[in-house]
Amino acid sequence: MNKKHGITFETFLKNFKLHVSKLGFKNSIQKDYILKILFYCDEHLTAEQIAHKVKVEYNIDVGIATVYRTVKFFEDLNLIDSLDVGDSVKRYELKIAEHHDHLVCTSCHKIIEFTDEVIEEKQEDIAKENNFILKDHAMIIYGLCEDCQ
Amino acid sequence: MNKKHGITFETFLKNFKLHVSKLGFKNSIQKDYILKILFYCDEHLTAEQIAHKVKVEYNIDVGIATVYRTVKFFEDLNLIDSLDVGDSVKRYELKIAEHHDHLVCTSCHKIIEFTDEVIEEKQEDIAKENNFILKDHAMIIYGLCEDCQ
DNA sequence: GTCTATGCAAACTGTTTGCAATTTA
DNA sequence: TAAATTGCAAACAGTTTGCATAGAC
Repeated sequence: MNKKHGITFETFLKNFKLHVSKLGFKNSIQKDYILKILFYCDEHLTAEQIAHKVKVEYNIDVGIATVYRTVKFFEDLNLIDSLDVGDSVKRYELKIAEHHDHLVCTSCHKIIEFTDEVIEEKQEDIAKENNFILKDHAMIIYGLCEDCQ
Repeated sequence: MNKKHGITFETFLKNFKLHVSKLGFKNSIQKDYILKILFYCDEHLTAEQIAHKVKVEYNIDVGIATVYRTVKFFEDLNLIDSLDVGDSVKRYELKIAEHHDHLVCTSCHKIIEFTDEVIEEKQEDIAKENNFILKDHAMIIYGLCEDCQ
């Protein structure tokens, strides 16, 4: 069984489709395959990359406008996160893994994920101190990776 | 004396102009006034906002291309930081204050700055653990501010 | 059959670039 | 006067939108 994130894609897709129906929207193979790419991909993909991968890996044509619309649709459903690493291109990733932050190499643009309990807790404190209701956060550390030093 | 950041703008400008000369570049009133706007402004300004403020507050016309070029020039000099809060518009701010992070209201887009020692330290650790040479970081906490809850 | 989703191309936004004219040193 | 800077307009990249067609329910 091709499990990831502790669930098979088939199960995940079934739940997703049901959810879409219940909300009164319609399913499509485009949505399915964009979701599939995001499910199996470990990287943070741009809209162009998603369209390209759907074509190359599953031989399905998806217009770039559809990718943007679908990605926004997923975002509204709170299914994905979008991330701007500083180069003004949005990258997307599924939210089913646990929350993590990013370490970005300013030379080769490699992205490494990390989680830190202390930072997670501190954020709660900071939000509280400023009377904010915490919704989300993004932390990006910029540096030079081993290979680029 | 109109001091800010523990220094008058006149002194700051004089140092800046000297630095520019020493590097072999040329000074201009455009650079001066863009710097002045950034010096006195507490917010994080977009290129358009900078051009607008230079016009309104000092009645100096600056082409938008010049703002972008100047802002990049300042960035190369390590004088300013650029920040993308998630809406794909770059905002700029002078770096003379101590490093800080941002708390952004997802409803009214208010930006609150904060500093946290624990987080600063933790970042060093994380960079080290991943064999990164830390260069910079950006942390944005998203939430709902008091007024928008 | 109705209503949503898609694909295309055109529009749009923020940013960059080429070039001639201007300003600085 | 030589070199950097400016302003304009055109170019550009990523993203969004209008509209006619195709597909889902």
